[in-house]
Amino acid sequence: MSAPAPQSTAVTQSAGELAILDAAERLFSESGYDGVSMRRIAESAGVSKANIYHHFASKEALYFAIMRRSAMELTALLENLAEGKGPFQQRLQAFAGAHLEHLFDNAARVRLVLREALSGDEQKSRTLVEQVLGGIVNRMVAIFDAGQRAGLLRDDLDPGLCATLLMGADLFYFQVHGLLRQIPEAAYIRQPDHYSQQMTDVLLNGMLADPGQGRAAP
Amino acid sequence: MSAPAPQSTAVTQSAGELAILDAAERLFSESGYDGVSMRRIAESAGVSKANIYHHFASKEALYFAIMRRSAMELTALLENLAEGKGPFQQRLQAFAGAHLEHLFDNAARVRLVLREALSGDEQKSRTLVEQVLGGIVNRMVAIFDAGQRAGLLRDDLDPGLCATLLMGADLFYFQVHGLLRQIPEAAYIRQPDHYSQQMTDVLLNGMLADPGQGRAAP
DNA sequence: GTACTGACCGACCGTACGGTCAGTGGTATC
DNA sequence: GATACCACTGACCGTACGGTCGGTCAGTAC
Repeated sequence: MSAPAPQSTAVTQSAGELAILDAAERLFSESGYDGVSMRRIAESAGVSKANIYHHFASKEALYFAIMRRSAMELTALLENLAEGKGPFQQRLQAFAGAHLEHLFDNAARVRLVLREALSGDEQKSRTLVEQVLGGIVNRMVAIFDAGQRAGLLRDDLDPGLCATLLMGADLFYFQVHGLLRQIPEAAYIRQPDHYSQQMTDVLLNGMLADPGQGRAAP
Repeated sequence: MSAPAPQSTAVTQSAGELAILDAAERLFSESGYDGVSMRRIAESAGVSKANIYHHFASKEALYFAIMRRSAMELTALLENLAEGKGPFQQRLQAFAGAHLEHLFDNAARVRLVLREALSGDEQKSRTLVEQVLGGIVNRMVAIFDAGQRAGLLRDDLDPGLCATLLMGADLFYFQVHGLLRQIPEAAYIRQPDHYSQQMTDVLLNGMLADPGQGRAAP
């Protein structure tokens, strides 16, 4: 399942431009827009500051370019999430697990997009939802919808709520797993797959019309 | 278990100092540390920039003072969360609902503390966990623990995980409720109490040893 | 009246910011 | 050999930053 060779939008990119994009993506995701200076990006990328302005019109343009690239690559990654075999329960469990794994594998990218999405700016969040989150939510809603029609999902639940809860549990864990380590009572939740397994267990158990058949041992 | 009256550190505060603290809390919560200048804070508070330096040694000192105040007030607020009457299920439902309500009532404060907690700095997050989150998590873990000993909670679940999931669902909703409005499939989740009710319904249904008796109608 | 305090201000400092520009060196085209 | 193009640079610009300083002024204790 190899990616279909990057050939979109950017026709050709010099080594310098790629270095700029990579450095900026990392720095912006660590410190936010205001916390990063063009000088720092230039240093980190090993190019001159003026060179950045040769490739990008402004700091804002560079930021948007990175947001676009990050969102696209994130979307592509999440589009390819495995849904697993078997019906419903295993599909969801696999989906949630793969989703969480991809979040961690692309931490810088995710943090960047997440930071922007949560900034409070309505237009920004709308764009990002359309480009990144929307597709994933749609797929999960479709899975839940099918499950409900098949009588597997409680019929008093909204598929949208179920999708939000499952995705939210993954995203929340991604955000706070560094913090959870500080809470002794939650310290045991170290490995993402442990958490993912128990979390989906609880959620599915609460959502399914006839749960209990696939409960994981602790 | 009332709080011991706020008399610590700050003996007396002039009107100007309070205006500075209030303005800074609002601005920092909106734009983050690097996104706010001392000039903007001074303007917003209606004082001179030099006056800020009369009360606070530096920008960082002002920021810490606000973090401390916000964390303290947030802790005090959350300490007083009602747990509700009746056993377990209703207590948790009331607790989660009140928790979410307090998050929204103190949005600026919560955003500020949350931003800091999720910044990735290990020491910062440890301090905040100890000062703010720790107490709440402990109370919830205690509730779940008691429920498990009484045979109400599934005995294959960790009380810490349950507490994390319930608090996480609230915090996640607080973070993304502006974003959810952009997702058509989740657009129905407008009122926090609707969400809180359905969310706790699913979670409790998934966690309880013998669920179904308190299920809310859609 | 004098001495002192603390809240407060306008003007200023050095620095780092985002951004500009004339120019350089390599390479392909004619 | 001249031309054109392109990635790239060092030096520079105006501005806004965090922070400092000398000083004003009302209140108050003696």
